[in-house]
Amino acid sequence: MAKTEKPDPESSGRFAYDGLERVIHEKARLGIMASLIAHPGGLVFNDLKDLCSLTDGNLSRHLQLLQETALVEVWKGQKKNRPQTLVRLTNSGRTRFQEYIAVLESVVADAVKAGRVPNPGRKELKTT
Amino acid sequence: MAKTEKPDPESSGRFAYDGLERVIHEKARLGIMASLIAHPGGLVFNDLKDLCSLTDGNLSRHLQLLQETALVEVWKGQKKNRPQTLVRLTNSGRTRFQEYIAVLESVVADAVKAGRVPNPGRKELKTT
DNA sequence: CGAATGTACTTTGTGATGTAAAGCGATCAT
DNA sequence: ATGATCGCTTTACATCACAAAGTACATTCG
Repeated sequence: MAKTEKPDPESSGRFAYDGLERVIHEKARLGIMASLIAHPGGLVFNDLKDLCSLTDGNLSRHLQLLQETALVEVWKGQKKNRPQTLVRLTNSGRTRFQEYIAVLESVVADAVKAGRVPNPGRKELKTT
Repeated sequence: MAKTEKPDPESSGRFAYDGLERVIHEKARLGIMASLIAHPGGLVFNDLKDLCSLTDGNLSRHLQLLQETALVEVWKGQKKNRPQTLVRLTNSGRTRFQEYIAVLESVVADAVKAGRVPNPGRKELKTT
């Protein structure tokens, strides 16, 4: 059977990447999400801050947003008489992140495929 | 000076993903770059618009930025007495995009690895 | 001929948001 | 007690993505 794995490379919206959810796609939050999926038990504020090289205010703000969109859950606790904030992925957060990652994989696939082929189906174009 | 390549999943900045160049990382522009690397001969304004599902103004603005940062080059021409804009990746644009993609691959790798392992070295934490 | 329509973009305005700086409350050291 | 430190939050600003309106040229219609 003639396989049509990449059916129509010219189809409308082919490179729109709709699945790239804005909340997750942002660099800083992408790092946060990646950190958290790598640490199923959760991470405390300062560890997260270091892992993602973020400032306090920055992390705080992003966590707020991730919380509002139900991607992460935040637990306030104490450690040695100091406040301690624990952050974990929610279940839906994990799912949505994995969906996002699936789209990222397709982006990478597109780019790698294209990058390897030197001259695939080049169009004639007059560039006066 | 044994330099640990990545045996330490806890190293500072491990999930900072510095290589995610902001200009490229934006969803719309990521689509544009992907479209362009898949079309080495370049694409005209309207094709690009369709492929990325962008509005005119939107695309125009993003192209401006991509041009300013030397990621793409823009050629003004005519087709049937109509203006026609051709967009192509510059050489450095291609290179920088591929570098960006390499980082994306590591993001995906991190996420996939973490997502597959059900319970890797879970930490004990009291979540009062 | 001149108005109207259509194409191919550009420019402008604005609301959202990422980031740095300052603030705040609690604890610890002296 | 008071100054320093920790662990965040809040605020203020500057940037930027997006949509709507605008520009320029060409073709069509009356």
